[in-house]
Amino acid sequence: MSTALKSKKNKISQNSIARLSLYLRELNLCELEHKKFISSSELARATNLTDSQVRKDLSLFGNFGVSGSGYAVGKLRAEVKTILGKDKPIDVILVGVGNLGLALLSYLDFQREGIRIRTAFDVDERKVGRAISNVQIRNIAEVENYIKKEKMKIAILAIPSHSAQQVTDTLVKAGIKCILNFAPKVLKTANGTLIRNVDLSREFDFFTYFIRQNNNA
Amino acid sequence: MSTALKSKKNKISQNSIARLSLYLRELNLCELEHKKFISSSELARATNLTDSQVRKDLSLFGNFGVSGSGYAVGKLRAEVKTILGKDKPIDVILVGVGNLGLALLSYLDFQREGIRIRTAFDVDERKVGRAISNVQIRNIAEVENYIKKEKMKIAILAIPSHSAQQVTDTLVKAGIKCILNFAPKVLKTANGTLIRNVDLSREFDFFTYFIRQNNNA
DNA sequence: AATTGTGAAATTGTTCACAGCA
DNA sequence: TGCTGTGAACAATTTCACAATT
Repeated sequence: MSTALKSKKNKISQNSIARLSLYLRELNLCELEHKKFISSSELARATNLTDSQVRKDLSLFGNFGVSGSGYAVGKLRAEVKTILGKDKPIDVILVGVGNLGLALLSYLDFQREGIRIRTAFDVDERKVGRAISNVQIRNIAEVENYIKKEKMKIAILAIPSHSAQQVTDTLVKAGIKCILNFAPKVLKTANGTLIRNVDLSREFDFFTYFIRQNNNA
Repeated sequence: MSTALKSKKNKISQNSIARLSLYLRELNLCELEHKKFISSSELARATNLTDSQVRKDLSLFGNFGVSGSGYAVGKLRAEVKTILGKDKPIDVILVGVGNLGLALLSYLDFQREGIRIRTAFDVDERKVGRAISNVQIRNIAEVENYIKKEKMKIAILAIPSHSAQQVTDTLVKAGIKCILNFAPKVLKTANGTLIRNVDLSREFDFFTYFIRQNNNA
């Protein structure tokens, strides 16, 4: 196995994965520019991190570097892609076709990253049956069957808070393992489900706190 | 000063602020239900955290609790609102009125949270002059003057990666201190600027890694 | 009796610094 | 010589556990 985890007790954190994802983005740029090697400090500069952080992260997954030269772009890129599971397209469903859902349906970066919104669901009968950016909108009542039949594992949740928990329960029961949640609501699920929250209003709380701090400083 | 920082060397991390923001959301619900007191363990349950975490976080900012009873909802809510700077409306500008920018202009949760998009900017002449959800779209060329004149401190950046760094430089030069960045790009700024990234494609990297892990487990 | 606030302990994450390799 | 990989040092964060308080 080429991306064999080294048998040490170093823990792979979600932060390491987040950073790998940044490294991959930089490696993609290097590939475009036909750059053959990149050092940990170059990777660090591109990602606003430190060189030792880069080396630690990469060393969790293997010995990818070449002493004296750095990392071979092509090889490292392939390894990181495999680690992150980006060597194949990623199939997801979208639940909720409001303003945000609509925007996500035409979000070009998803295609670029191999993320395919296979179908969408909504409660609004006027939307059901239509297609946006070639994605069919179905009745939410069909979501459970669809997930089971198509073995979907990932869902984007872009619905109002008040129904978020109930819909989550349905999705998880049907087999969804990962949810990207846009509702401003803490979702409860059993272990074995991964939830990532995109909580736009909350982001501004950092800002207002930060600005107030600096004004009083 | 009611929210006086206690003079201890305990550090207030961005994570504490993120959690305060969750507590506030729960406190808002309590207020609606006319609940008078809430304990650290109730707050913990609502936010998927631990009771000691809740107490530690709150104790960074003051002694808000009452031994034996918990926290007075009304008082704590007011304190946390002040800490987070949510006692006044928050004025922001939007840069980039593509699909995502459009969705943000009609995102109702912003209004609910007191976040006001004061105006928007785009390069596309066909959009300039129009108004969406009562927000005027202006030519990007005017952004620097607008920021200076209106003393804007917070910007939402919803433009393509390739121009993200250049536009960021302009915004920061004009006086912007906080940027909510939707471009899949690591932005470089001098210290004193706070950048928060909403990186939608990257969220899926967690998912595919997680799914692969569980399949091999 | 119940619950806070908080030092101390445990855990997790980051940086340092350098041996070893190409 | 230049750069990786990594143990050890350091720093930050979380959890524990209990005295103090109402």
